[in-house]
Amino acid sequence: MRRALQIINYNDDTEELARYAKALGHPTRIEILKYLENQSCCFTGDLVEVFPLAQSTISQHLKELKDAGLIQGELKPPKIKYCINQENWTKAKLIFESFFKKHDYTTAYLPKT
Amino acid sequence: MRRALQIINYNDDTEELARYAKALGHPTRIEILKYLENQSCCFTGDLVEVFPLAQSTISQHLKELKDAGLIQGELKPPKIKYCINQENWTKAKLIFESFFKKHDYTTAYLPKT
DNA sequence: ATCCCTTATCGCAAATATACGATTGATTGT
DNA sequence: ACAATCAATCGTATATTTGCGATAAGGGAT
Repeated sequence: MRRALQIINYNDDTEELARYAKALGHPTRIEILKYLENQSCCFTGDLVEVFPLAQSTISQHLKELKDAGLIQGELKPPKIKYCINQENWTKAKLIFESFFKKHDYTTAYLPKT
Repeated sequence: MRRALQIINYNDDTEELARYAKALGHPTRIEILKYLENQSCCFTGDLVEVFPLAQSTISQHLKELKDAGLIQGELKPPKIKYCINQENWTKAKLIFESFFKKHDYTTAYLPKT
């Protein structure tokens, strides 16, 4: 994405929240995660059968979820088993929680900036 | 965004979550919301002073937040007062909560599909 | 080494997103 | 009616995203 002429340095929490949110910002990726939540894990091929999308497209969405840290792949030759990345999942959960909580309890909000 | 040749109809919850997440998927918009949380409300001009971005850029981000339903504008001539849209904010909060909760309590997950 | 299965990556096209400056539009006050 | 103020929109440039088909890459089995 194009950056402002003057580079803006947001604090880490903001960047992290935006990164997770961006990864969740597509219905297909939400559905993939919901699928993973139910199955606990799955293979790329499973998703290709579930979604009317090309294999390369599914792979791309998985890559984005992986890059965001929300899922992780495990080699199970000849397939790859994808699972939710528990650690980051919890992290994301907490970041979203704290973000939304702030408005309820303003006094609990301690901004970094 | 380009759609698949075969149109995919995701369920409403998925679309809504993705819509909120997409709106949150940019650090500037996160910061705007944090600012709104602290100030409870603000004018566009306030933000233009806070962020090193052009007025048109700020306005565009506000539009996206408004389109997503997260904020609302109120005419306070000659300015426009922006506040968080309480109703949708709560809605978003709950949708995110339920999305992240699912993995903790699988049995509580009742998928529509 | 070769083949097979599975998934990732490449190359391309089209749509969206992000940013800016300039202009328009709306409203208040003179 | 006119000017001033503030925010939205337009036009433009560039970057990113989304999707596809085709190809490459990795690993096991023959």
